[in-house]
Amino acid sequence: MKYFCPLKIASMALSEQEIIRREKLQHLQELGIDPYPAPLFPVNSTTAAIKANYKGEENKDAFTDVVLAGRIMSNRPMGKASFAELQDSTGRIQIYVRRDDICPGDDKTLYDEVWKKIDLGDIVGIKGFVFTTKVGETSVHVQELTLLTKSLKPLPVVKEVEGQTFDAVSDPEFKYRQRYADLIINPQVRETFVKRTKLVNAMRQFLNERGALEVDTPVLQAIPGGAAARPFITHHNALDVPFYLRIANELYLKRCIVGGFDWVYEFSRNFRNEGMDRTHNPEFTILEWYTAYKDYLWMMETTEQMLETVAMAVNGTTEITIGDQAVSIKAPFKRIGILDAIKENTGIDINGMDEAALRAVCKQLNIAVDPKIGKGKLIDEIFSATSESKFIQPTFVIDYPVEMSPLTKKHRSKAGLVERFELYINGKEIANAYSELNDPIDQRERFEEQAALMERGDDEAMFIDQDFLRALEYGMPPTAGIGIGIDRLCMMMTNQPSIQDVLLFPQMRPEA
RNA sequence: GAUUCCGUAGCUCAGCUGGUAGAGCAAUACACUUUUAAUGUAUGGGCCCUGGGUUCGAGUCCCAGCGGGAUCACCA
Repeated sequence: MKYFCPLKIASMALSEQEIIRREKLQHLQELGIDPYPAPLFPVNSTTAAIKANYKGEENKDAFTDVVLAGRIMSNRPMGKASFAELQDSTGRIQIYVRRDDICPGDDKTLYDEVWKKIDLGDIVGIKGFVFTTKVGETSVHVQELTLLTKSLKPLPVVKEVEGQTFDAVSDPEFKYRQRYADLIINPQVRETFVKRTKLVNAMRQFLNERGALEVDTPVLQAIPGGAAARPFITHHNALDVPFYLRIANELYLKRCIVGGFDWVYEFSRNFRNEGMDRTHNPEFTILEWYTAYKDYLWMMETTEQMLETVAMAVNGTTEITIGDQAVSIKAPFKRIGILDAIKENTGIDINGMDEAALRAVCKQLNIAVDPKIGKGKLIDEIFSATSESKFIQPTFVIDYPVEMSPLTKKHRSKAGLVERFELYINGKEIANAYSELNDPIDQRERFEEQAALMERGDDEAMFIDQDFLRALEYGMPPTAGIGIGIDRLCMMMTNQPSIQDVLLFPQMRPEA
């Protein structure tokens, strides 16, 4: 079996600075200094802890023996002493390295050959005491110095003075391809990903506190169900069958509900073989959860509560800024029927219209539509072209036409509609939820309608999943379900304009 | 996939109607034992994204390709 590997082994000519660093490395080895030592380094503090807790004279005795490790990010040598900045996972602190302190005897090798030749990006361990410099900066006076890792590649040097940034790396390709370097030099990037984890943790805690059970379901699926999208296809050798990477996990979570779990959730990495842009990555994450004996009204309330909780956990406030828009993630959110939303924004009441009438409306509104699509998607087109972007503040758009919701329960009182909502924030869909269809006969018919659409050429119509129907026939309790786009929610909560900025390693075309 | 902008030193960027490739930071060497975009002096560093073309001569003009951004289409 042969595999295609697009990555070239780097054998590029080295730059002057890279050659010099390799020579330094060799020089260290000749002096018997291991540039990549094995033993653990007994770190006992962090730069942030020292900066937060050191109060000068009043408590300096508690800071006489701090051990830190991190990367050298700047250096200001002055002959036999120097000031440098050490960066660890919590931030930076200034360190003061004096020759006669780290080399108390006659042998000045450590200062002259190691410290004086230190490069930006090198990782060192230090032991010393905390003091305040003449100009009032909390610093560590180094008494012992250990080289922990030699860095062979020059790091872009970003300088910051009084909030002004100099020489920030502006090339997005560098940032995304070499995220490791981006993270080292840009503290705000690091902060974004810390916030992403806070967001996920807050959601998990919210669900766990309420008795939900986190589960894992298959990523490799024989039938890619639960959404309308083009899948990635792969092949299982031993079984000699094709598999699809999941486009959604919905149908599996519902099988869990059939099995007797009352509340299940999964942070589902989904894969869709579609275009990439500022809001789309081929793999992305959706939190889905399903709760037995609930409906979409309960789900709206629970979603509001969760998002409010998440906003507080991530930003400490429900009042956030997205681009230049002020957005309030404060429950309760506005609710509006999709047909009312269209009426509000176009003045046209499409309630009860047939396909031909809807096509006429599209023509009137200058919306180009594919002749293959059916009534449900036509309404969807009209809504997204005229109304979607208007919902800046969190808004539940509710009660969708049955044709565009093949997995959703029919509305309890409104004919032709289903019990579904989508949540819009800043004009973008952030969640999609409904009272789940649990009537197996109805579900079979909806699948058959999808199959008919597929016959017409709609390549995003859903496949019929016989096993899922079999599960429903055993009986699924009335259930409310939701999917929340984590990447996009994260973009909003961290005010990042591109999905690439909330993914540590966004997908890129392989390097030549 | 379409349109458009961009690609010059490790990083940020100049480079005019085509005429020997530039600066700041970073690097190297020396000086300097409380500096903070440290300072002073000196030095080195370039397949100007790749390949064609026009021209006596191309970083610059033209064509094609590669990579990235933005907008649009599809979608979440």
